[in-house]
Amino acid sequence: MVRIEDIAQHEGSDIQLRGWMFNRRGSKRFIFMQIRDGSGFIQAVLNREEVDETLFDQIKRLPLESSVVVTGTVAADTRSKLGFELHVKGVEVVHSAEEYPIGKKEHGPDFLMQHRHLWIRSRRQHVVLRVRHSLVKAIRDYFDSRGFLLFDSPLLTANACEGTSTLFETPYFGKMAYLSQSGQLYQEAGAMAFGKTYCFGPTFRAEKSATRRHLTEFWMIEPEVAFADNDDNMDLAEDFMATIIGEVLDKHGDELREVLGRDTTALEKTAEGGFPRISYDEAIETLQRLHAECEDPETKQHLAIEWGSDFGGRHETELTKLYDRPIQVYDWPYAVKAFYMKRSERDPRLARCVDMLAPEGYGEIIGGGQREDNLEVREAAIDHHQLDPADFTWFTDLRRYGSVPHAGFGLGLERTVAWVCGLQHVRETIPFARTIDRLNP
RNA sequence: UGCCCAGUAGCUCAGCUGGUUAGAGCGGGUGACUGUUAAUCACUAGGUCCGGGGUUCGAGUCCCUGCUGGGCAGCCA
Repeated sequence: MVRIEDIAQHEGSDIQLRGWMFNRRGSKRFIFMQIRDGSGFIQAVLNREEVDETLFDQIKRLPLESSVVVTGTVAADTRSKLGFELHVKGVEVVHSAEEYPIGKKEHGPDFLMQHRHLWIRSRRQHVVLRVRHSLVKAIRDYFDSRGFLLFDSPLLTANACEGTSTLFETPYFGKMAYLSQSGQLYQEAGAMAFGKTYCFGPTFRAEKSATRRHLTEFWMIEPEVAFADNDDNMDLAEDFMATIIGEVLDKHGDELREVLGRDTTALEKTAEGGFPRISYDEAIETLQRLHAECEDPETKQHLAIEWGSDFGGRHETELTKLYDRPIQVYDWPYAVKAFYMKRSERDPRLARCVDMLAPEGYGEIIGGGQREDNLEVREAAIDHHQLDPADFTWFTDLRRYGSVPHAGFGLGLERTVAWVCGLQHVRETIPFARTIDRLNP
């Protein structure tokens, strides 16, 4: 049994393919079956003079997405994008499909999401989900080959780690448990035990955010490094991003350009590294200048910003437009960042943390920083964020027994896939997206 | 959660300031076509105009309300 991706090795031989007929064209003499087997797409040609007449008539009427076993000869053909097609000798219909709901013309997003279990069969979705796969592999390879230990954080937790975000609750043997919104705190314990760790798993946010950048269930990669400050952290984040984007480009550059119509220039720049690093102070100055120069009243209104505020989507977009690759904005106001961030010793108004902003308007793809390693500052922060210290005794313990400077970051997988593929919405970057109003399919 | 937009054939949509039997393309069916690339061409079937209430001689069209979806903002990855 041959897979379409290996077809080149079988030129001239008779083979069998198993798959689905996703489209069909034809004339009196020919039927062109478009076959998908999961590894690729190929055209199988039936010539009326070369196959049984009953078979020809059966295939002429075969509904789209019927499953088939096709026997034939592999032939090189310049008219095929793949370079090869199959000259059919026989077809066994495994299942004759009912009328397929997804047509060849455009569909609306709701219809496609309702039929996500079928939509994933399409060519574009194949590219997107394969990019996701390759990105995951590149990410794991990156850390695995640099001395990081995979250290899974729990998904069920007793406490919120960022205070403000809304958590999913679930009954837990007479108590309440929460679905994890970040594996980060546990990575700090991991880094104190193993030096360099990472986790890669699903994360849950019950925020009522219904935008193109939000899912209630999404995947995050979170490395954590002992004996590292925020500058080391930025070095790591940059090398990491350049490396994984480079690997995905090597594997999928052609598909991205041809199937998705993606202009890969910014991705190529990203793979070179050399990401500009901009302090929050500089970024605010730039944004205030952009605001002053802005002539579009709607943009201008959203660009207004004072020192001390977090960025909105428009700030990220306008700031990143000035660069041809991701940028790292560092040293944010302490007040707007999570309680575990390291308070700057140079300037106590600041936290030693960093956001990496993707170019082309895709916004934040990495958030991270150095962690507070001082016990007293840590306890004060827990108190200030009105968190229950009892939930965090294990966490503060890490500052009692050999505390060291340490840093790490979190990468949002879906936002990264959306950026790489140039998609409008993260819901296409995961097999079955979970959003505020979609739990099915 | 706030603001804006939409819901008409299986799908994507048109349907003007309210007016008689609601249209197109795709998909389905039937047929034609010597290699097609979202194939093309002809014919054909297919509708509780999202639900509820209201205004009117008359509502797909106007008003109220509910539901569903989309976009933006906030929050974030």
